[in-house]
Amino acid sequence: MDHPDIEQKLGGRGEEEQETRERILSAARQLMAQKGYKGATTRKISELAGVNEVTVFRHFKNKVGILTELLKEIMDVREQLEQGLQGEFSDLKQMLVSYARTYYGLLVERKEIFMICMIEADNHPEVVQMFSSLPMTAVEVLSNKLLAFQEQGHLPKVDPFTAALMFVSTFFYAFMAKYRVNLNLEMVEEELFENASEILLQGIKGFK
Amino acid sequence: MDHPDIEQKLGGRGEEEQETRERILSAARQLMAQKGYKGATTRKISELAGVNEVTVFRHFKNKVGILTELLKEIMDVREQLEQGLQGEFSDLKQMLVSYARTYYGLLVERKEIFMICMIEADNHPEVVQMFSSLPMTAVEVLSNKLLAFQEQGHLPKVDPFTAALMFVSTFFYAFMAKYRVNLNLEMVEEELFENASEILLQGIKGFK
DNA sequence: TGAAAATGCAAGTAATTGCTTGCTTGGCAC
DNA sequence: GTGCCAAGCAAGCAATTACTTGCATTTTCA
Repeated sequence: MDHPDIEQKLGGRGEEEQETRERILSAARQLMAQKGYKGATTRKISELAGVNEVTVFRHFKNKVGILTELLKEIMDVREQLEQGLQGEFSDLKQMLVSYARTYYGLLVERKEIFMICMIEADNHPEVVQMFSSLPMTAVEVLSNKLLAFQEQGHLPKVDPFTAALMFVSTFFYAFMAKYRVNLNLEMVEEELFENASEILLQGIKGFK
Repeated sequence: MDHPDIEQKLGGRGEEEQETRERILSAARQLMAQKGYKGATTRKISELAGVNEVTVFRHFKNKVGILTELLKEIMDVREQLEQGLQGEFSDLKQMLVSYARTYYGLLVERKEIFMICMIEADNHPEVVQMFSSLPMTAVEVLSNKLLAFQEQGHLPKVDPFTAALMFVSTFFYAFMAKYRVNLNLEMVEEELFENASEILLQGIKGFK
């Protein structure tokens, strides 16, 4: 009765007709990201979803049920990041730019969920468990890659962790500024990827 | 009647006897940073402060009154950052390390308020107004300094904004990881300041 | 067409929350 | 002592919130 997994249905109406369950999730995602878990009341969620409040509880056992469902959407982040590093790159810089794109893309693509995690970081056990390992994932993945480069002798003896941390946090910060504080960076993202990659490689002193 | 600015009184008891008003603010600061504005109920605040709930409303007009009071604590950030750059530095690296220390120190010192701002970023007009300009302040201040160095010919033509962004966000990320997600970085802060400064200057390729 | 499933609607419930009121108590200053 | 002021205590209030129940209505689909 809860959510009977029938997915082939929207053939009838074309676009507008979105599954009720999806509409609820979508509304909750948006509201929780903006107002936090508590601020996203079940009433507001149902209104935004355009359904009756009871319908929400017909689809989800309770409010945390919605949250846990949403959190599943970032379970595969590590996998995605590692996959993005699979291909061959012409040089180190291209790899960095590509990694930046992948990482920033992931953040933007699932901005609401990341926001919810930030906001509710230590309120809900569900979030804690899911989120606690996440911030360092992107750093670790890149750090490991850099370490591999080092061991192949392609890179001098820097601390790869610090380097990865600097790189990753740059885009996280840019992401937060843009999507949480609504600040525009006066810079196209792609340009930032390039610049940051170059600086990480050459340093600000090493430019011609 | 509200808060009559009598400050000379704690001479009687010595340490333990903290002003009621301060205890309330302190409790609110802690709770709002952890649970958010909504999660920090006036009941919980009063309990943590060890006072009766009515006392809270005797000291503050209402709940937002507490919030606005707390927010005043980060009004002087730009000033503090600029002040930290006043002195003379033996070289660029020392300046960067010093800036990192100042910035990270500010974050830690007022961690609760920064957390509150992060969490409530677009819920309360008070926070919006106070916080909207803040994330880029630390970047701007450093960016300007780097630009000055460039104009004196002491630095090649890199984009100083990107450089400043990378540097600042590194410590912001480290701060968030440690104090919001309770992750330890496996690294002493001072070491991070050093490493990050060197990488920013030399890049990861430029090491001996 | 007809049964089953999904949704709407009305109403309600127990708990929480921000905030108020009226009154008492206790300490300090004069 | 007397008066004042801060704080405690008990009680309550109106609004909100998560969630339920019962029933009517619509939609789906075989």
